[in-house]
Amino acid sequence: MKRDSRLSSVLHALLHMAEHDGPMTSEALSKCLGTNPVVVRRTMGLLREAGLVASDRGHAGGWRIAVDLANVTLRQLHDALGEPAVFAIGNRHETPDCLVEQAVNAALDTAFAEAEALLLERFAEITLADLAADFARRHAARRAQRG
Amino acid sequence: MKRDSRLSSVLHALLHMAEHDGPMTSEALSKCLGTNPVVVRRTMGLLREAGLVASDRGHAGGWRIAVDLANVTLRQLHDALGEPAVFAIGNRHETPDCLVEQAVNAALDTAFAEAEALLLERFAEITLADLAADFARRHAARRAQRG
DNA sequence: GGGATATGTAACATATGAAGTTACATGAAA
DNA sequence: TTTCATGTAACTTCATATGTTACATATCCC
Ligand code: FES
Ligand code: FES
Repeated sequence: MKRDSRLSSVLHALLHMAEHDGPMTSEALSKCLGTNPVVVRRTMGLLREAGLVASDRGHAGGWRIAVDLANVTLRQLHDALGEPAVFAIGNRHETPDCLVEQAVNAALDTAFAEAEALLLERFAEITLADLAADFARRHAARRAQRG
Repeated sequence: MKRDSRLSSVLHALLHMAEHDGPMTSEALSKCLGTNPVVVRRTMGLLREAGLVASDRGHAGGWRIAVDLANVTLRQLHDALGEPAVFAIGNRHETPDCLVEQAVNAALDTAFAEAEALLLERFAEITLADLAADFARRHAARRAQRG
């Protein structure tokens, strides 16, 4: 299965935007992420629908963060992306007639639901500001190491 | 992403085998699972390597369970299948140079690791005997419902 | 106004990987 | 020695995340 890396991508993009003065174009972000401008627009468009970023066309246009970094959690970003499926493992059929399969599905579903709940809980605890701070810490550490 | 449904499949197969006297052929299991005999062999072969099932060729051959149902957990089955990736979501690059991406990855990896640990913990708590009992319960319930 | 620049979006192409399929070798039982 | 079953390689199919092309639309600057 090919993994959905959009959450990772938008986080990278958002932190980049946070460090940057003024709006950033899809072109600039795509170069940064090593992808394509249209992919950036497609993904960032979902964040715009959620009100997390804003975009402007034309000269001096591009993408800007529309909210306070401290008020945006990874959970909100996950939701903005359409709550994509978390697991690469799943049941063969969702609503089987076979009682054996029903018993199997029930057991697996419970375990998956608990794990997903924990994941989303952790996501809800992490804000963009936390990540920005972590980045600043790493940045300082690298500078110290070099000099 | 296409989900890996092998765990669900082998559970279905194993419970079926548990209810059945004597070995079951790949052909019979594949009809039950709605798949192909070769897929069954391929998947069950992994369980055989882990010592959970045994296979015999020729007349009256097929697959049999090689261990006590109460001693096999979902975790063991997951491991036998090669510990496939649990998540459909992941980082863009695993070991990026960019410090922003490193900060992002670190945060996501921690959350994913915790969720995976919980999932595997739950898997380790559930035995095939538990599932067989749950099946029996559902079976009785259906019979009661029917009169 | 008109050219330049940026997003918005549809349509199509590519890449990856799970699952399915075909073909044939190997081995065991009758 | 025929039949039935697994073992396995090679190939095909299918789903889908991502990448790409093309063009419409909106905005800014001159
Ligand atoms: S911050 Fe731009 S490449 Fe990572
Ligand atoms: S037990 Fe055989 S079809 Fe489910």
